[in-house]
Amino acid sequence: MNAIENSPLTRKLSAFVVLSENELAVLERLHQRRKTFAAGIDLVHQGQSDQAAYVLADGWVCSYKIQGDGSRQIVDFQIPGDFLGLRSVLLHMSDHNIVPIVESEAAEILVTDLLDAFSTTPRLATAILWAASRDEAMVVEHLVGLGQRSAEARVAHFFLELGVRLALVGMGSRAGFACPLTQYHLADALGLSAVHVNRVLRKLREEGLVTFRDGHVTFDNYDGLVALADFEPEYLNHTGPLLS
Amino acid sequence: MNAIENSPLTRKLSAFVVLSENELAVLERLHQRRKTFAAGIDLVHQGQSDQAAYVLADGWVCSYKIQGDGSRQIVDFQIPGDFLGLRSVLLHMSDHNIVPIVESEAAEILVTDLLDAFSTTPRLATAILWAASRDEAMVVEHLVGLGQRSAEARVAHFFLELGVRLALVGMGSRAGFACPLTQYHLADALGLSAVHVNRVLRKLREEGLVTFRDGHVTFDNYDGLVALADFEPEYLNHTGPLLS
DNA sequence: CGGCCATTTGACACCTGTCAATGTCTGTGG
DNA sequence: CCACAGACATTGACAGGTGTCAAATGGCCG
Repeated sequence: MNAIENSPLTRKLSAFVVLSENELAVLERLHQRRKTFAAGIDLVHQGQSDQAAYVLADGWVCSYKIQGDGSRQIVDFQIPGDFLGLRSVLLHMSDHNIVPIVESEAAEILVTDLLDAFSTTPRLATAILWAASRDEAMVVEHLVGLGQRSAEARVAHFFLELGVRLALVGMGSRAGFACPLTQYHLADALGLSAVHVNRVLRKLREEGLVTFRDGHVTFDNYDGLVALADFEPEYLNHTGPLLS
Repeated sequence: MNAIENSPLTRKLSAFVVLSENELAVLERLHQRRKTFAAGIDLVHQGQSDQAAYVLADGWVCSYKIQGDGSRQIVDFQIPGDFLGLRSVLLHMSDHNIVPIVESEAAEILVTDLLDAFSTTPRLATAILWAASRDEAMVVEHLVGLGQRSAEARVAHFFLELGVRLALVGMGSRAGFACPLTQYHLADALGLSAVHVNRVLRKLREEGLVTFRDGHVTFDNYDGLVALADFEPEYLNHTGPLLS
């Protein structure tokens, strides 16, 4: 088994479609052009035009929008195997910022390569379309959480979703996962204050549901957490699209 | 000027790209197969597979998700010229519900017709991609509002965004627009209780900013409302994508 | 050692939700 | 024509979830 077969993107896409040797080779070609990005330095910012798209190979990244009053809303986190800026590259304009949370590695994707890959390996195109649609479904679910869930349920749901996503690329399980986020990241993503996030984390810990400490999330009572969060992961596990 | 040149979809797409006679004809072909849908009866529901896509020709529709506890989050409203279920049809599975708010007319779109249109008129494909991306940007902006804005700013922002969208298809202006929504719709969309929506509406009215009454939104002080909502409509007015 | 960042905790305020009641309008049926 | 029901809008009282302010603690790194 060579390296590419273990790449996060390959693992993710393989979860819903079996990829041929040829398709794996095309994926490998997309993974050339590795670049390293330092934590905290914007990779893309609002209004920037004509930037590239990437596949995250290693690290954690988040996309966010800044309001006029300075407050920040994190729209989504990206983990290895996720695309960065795919939509922006089609529009030649980004409407949000992207910043690495820890030092990260990403492979730059040329639009021409991507379009070539699409035309030569339609099943791969379908797989990537599926991944993009899953990302959109996650944004919608995030929106639902902000609109309808209590602070406790939001935090619980957040950890559960992240856990499933990480498990898909071999970085987590029902036991837990490593997580480099700060409580401020959670606050900005979940529409809460950092102080309140801290209170909620304490409550969840004391209730024996989940522990987030020292960069590690531990599921102490997975089923209980699922019940509290009303977590229904169908939107992450579509059995796959069938474009044609 | 024939009918199709005045259709909402045509008006919307024409806002950022000039369409040729041939492209207008293709659009017209997509507009065949008109169907009428009664208010309140789900057009698509969560988990349903293999349904069609539509272009809304007349009426108001909303897409929403229902939580386990019965609460409803409206993700987006669709107005004439908007697509319904475009993503679902690619995934062959819907992860949300779609329901007409008033009796509405929509033209069913066959996937084959759409793909044909894409291959024969690439500029039209680009235009439709742009429209889809704008929809996504609106969902992100909605998410930001739920996470960061106060109840008052949310309501203000909502009316302003809707106003711009409606103006694009000739159904509104800076003076106001006709709006068949109830305060319950606003509540479910903005993550507020209906009672609180009522309080906020009263405040905005008393402050001379905006009036929502008897199915009509009136902007009493447009600039003041923009300031209150921190409304930055760039995400609605991308100068257009340039795919290739 | 001395900052700096993240976390933690307490006190307090207030925005928003919940509950309840009333008002208004429309359509329906007697 | 009137009585009634139902949907939507409005208002008040009250509770509680969450934000804000402030301070203390602890870990890490220059």
